[in-house]
Amino acid sequence: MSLPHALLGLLADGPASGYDLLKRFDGTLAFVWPATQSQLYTELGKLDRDGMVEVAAHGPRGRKEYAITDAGRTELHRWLTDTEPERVRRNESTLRVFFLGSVAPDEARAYLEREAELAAEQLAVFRELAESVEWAAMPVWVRFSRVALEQGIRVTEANLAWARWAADEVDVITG
Amino acid sequence: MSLPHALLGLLADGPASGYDLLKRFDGTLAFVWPATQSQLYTELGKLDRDGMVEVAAHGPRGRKEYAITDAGRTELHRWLTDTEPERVRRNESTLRVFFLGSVAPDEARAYLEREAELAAEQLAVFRELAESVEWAAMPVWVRFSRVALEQGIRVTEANLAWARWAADEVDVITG
DNA sequence: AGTTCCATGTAAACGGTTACATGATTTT
DNA sequence: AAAATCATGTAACCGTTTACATGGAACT
Repeated sequence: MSLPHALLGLLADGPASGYDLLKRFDGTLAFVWPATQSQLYTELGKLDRDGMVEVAAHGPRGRKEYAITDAGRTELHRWLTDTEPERVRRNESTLRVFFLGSVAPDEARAYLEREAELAAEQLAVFRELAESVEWAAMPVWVRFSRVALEQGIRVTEANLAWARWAADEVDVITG
Repeated sequence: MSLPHALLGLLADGPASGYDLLKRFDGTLAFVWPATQSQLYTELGKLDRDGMVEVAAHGPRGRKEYAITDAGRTELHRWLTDTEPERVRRNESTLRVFFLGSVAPDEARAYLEREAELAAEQLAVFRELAESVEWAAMPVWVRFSRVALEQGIRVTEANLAWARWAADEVDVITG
């Protein structure tokens, strides 16, 4: 149940509408916590009822600009310092690896080679992003998103190296 | 919706009861795809109704031993070769990194240091597992679980190195 | 006789996804 | 005038989690 806190986290940096938040989600947070438009508006309504955010301004086309409240800031702080993140990572790609013995060796190898290919593409996207921004000039919250991006880069590098190794390992296992 | 296929994957290696499958889940697959007892029994019922598995034997205490059917094997193969895994990885630990600018520098550093500590513990568990089994003597499906474990090791190593770097980076950012 | 383990199931609630629905404003 | 963009909301469905419920068999 991280979505409400993710929204509080974004609003901590300044007021925004549901529409604004959706766009900010799609760019960065979606890599680690996707959210749909539907979910987002529903959650903003709940946060409003709970006093975590408030409608600070009404704009054209029914636009509602939300601002975080003191209670919301307190809750965000509590979440970040007093609670433990859920560490289970559902990973369908890796789940499949357990069952690669059920298919022919060349099919298993093909699967792992495709994983390697996709990891390489992902890595290129991350690296491009890392190089296309002048992070040092950015506000603090953007610089922390660079820290998160660095994790994406390092983990994807490890994943790429693993997938290449694993593709070769198929021959070792199936002899 | 990987659970049914995970069950088919386990049953492809031999018949088992819901209880057996639950234990095998908890040991290994749970790292990448956790499932509860409740969910597992419900899903086995569905797979049975859909003709993917069948009750091969009845044991004591109402034990039902399920076996994969030909239709189930076909579906497992289709899943592994003709469909793409869902690649979105929800990751609450990393989500929080985006918002570390909302807390004091020492709180941000504490968060990342704890991440490093946990990664180190996780890594020790994985390495112990890797060294405590004679993989070469094991059946094919077990040797593929060693391949999955290798991913856990490599990704956790990358994560550990990242978390240590990130903890230092807090001072650079908030300097 | 009591405890532990084996073994299966149902029901309620929750979070997330997909689909539907509407309409105002701005740009071309 | 038409198309694109801004903007919000609801409803149905599905997968997952938590809690409840039951009882037989083996071990001490």
